[in-house]
Amino acid sequence: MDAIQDEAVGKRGRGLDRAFEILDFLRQKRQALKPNEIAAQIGAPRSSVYELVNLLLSNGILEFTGGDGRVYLGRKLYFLGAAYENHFDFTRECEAALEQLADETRETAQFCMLDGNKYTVVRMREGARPFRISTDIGQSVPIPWTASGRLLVAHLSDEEILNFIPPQDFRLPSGEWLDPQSFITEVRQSEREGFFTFNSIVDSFTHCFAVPVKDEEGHAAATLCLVTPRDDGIANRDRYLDCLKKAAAGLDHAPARPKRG
Amino acid sequence: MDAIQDEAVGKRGRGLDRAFEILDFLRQKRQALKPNEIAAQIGAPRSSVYELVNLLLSNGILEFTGGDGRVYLGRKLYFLGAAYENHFDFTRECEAALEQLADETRETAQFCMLDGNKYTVVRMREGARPFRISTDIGQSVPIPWTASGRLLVAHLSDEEILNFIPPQDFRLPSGEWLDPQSFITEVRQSEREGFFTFNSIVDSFTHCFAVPVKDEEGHAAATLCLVTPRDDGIANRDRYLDCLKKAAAGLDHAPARPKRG
DNA sequence: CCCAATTGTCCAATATAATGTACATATGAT
DNA sequence: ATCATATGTACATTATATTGGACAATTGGG
Repeated sequence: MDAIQDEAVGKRGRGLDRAFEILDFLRQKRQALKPNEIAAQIGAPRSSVYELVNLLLSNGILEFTGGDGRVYLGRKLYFLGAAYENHFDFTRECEAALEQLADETRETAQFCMLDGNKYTVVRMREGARPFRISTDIGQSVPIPWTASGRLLVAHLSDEEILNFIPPQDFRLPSGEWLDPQSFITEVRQSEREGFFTFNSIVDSFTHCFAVPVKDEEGHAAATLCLVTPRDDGIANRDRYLDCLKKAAAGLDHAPARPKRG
Repeated sequence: MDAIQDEAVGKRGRGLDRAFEILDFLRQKRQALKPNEIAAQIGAPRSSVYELVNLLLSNGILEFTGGDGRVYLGRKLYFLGAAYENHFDFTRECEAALEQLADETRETAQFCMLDGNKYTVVRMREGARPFRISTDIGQSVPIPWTASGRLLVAHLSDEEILNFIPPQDFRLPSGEWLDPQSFITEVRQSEREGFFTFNSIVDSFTHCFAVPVKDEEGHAAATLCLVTPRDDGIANRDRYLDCLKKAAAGLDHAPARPKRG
């Protein structure tokens, strides 16, 4: 692995940052872990992790679950997340849009956003086909791997994009490298056209459609996507794009609009 | 000992605790605030709050919103909360139960839990009546003020209950004091009967129904409630209780059951 | 039985984070 | 113009949080 030595040795981590590193790690793993395991896997001092885990437990940010002293994300985080969701009131409209898409296309429909400098699926409706294509919700995925990724960085300048996306994220699961300049070209193309579609570059059997959901500044605050079998996607391309654009139009400006003025 | 000393002067706050104090405060306020305002209102040093706010901003835990440098809970919290919700997969069933209750009763239906030592409404469906009764979601309310509160502490011993609930929470909005022993009696009664109903003690026109949603240890992990006009509630008491019990039965064991073993 | 790995607790040392204070800027009232 | 208030930044000081390492307790081989 080419994980560059982050810091000169001897430097101390900041408690707060480490705490959120722990939370993010648990989210990634999607399972309860022992403090010891956490320490080992994120490469932090054991004593620090124990200290932080205990602090977070007493705040309700973490909870014991799964037995053997394993901990996972806690109820307090759920409450805080619900408050965010409530403030930027997009959930209701979002679910409705996914519902509509699922009805009209029978394909897997997703609502996606950036999580820091990664792409993540926030909500999903699985398709009604015999063989469903689905993704894990909440997993962090390199931006260049996804159709939505093009749209989500389109408001940045070329230089900002390259600074924003970690260089190693241009390495595809196959091991091949995606040329950053080609990626930028696709970003600009998606910006002009108002959508992006392609045969997925992370597998060999899906076709992906993505359209932006705009905030009031005109940036892509999120995307709506369809993930389809390749032949279906290509056969229904125009209709699917229409469905997506229609659904996204209903969401535009919603994600960033506070509920009460 | 009754929580007096806590802070001998000159004691420093811990960054992590202060950080979550800020987050909780923003959740309570339900609006974006300037760092300066936060510092003033939670009584923390301005420089510390600025430092922490900047750290939290750079982690995506807070976000600029509302202009003028105001900050509010950030997207990262939403993701973490979604991971919790996904792990303890109760949301789907919960929404379905509320839907069902709303259909059957036309009254306001709520899903409630403890947030630390307070009561909070997690999800709600407003009733279909001309005059709707509703509550703010996510607000922290003293446990003794609510019907659900009786059920949510029923797994504790008398002594544990009195230690758990802050003494001042027995003071009702009217200024009257609720006798802790009467409260305990009602807790034990609710435990025996498997529900609690009363004319709300925080207003003069509602009747409240609450039934427990049990986790696998048999404790009330949450409650389902109906909030109704007094005459409706009393007239339909038996039917409403049946609806609640039926809905809760469908949820039992769900809240604490991880999705994947 | 012995050894190694895993897990958790405890504690002293010191790098640094939290804080008080001073400073800079803008706004609005008088 | 002057003063008061609100807001954000910069920095030195020192109380303390982070950390390495010692010390159990437990487990599972071999």
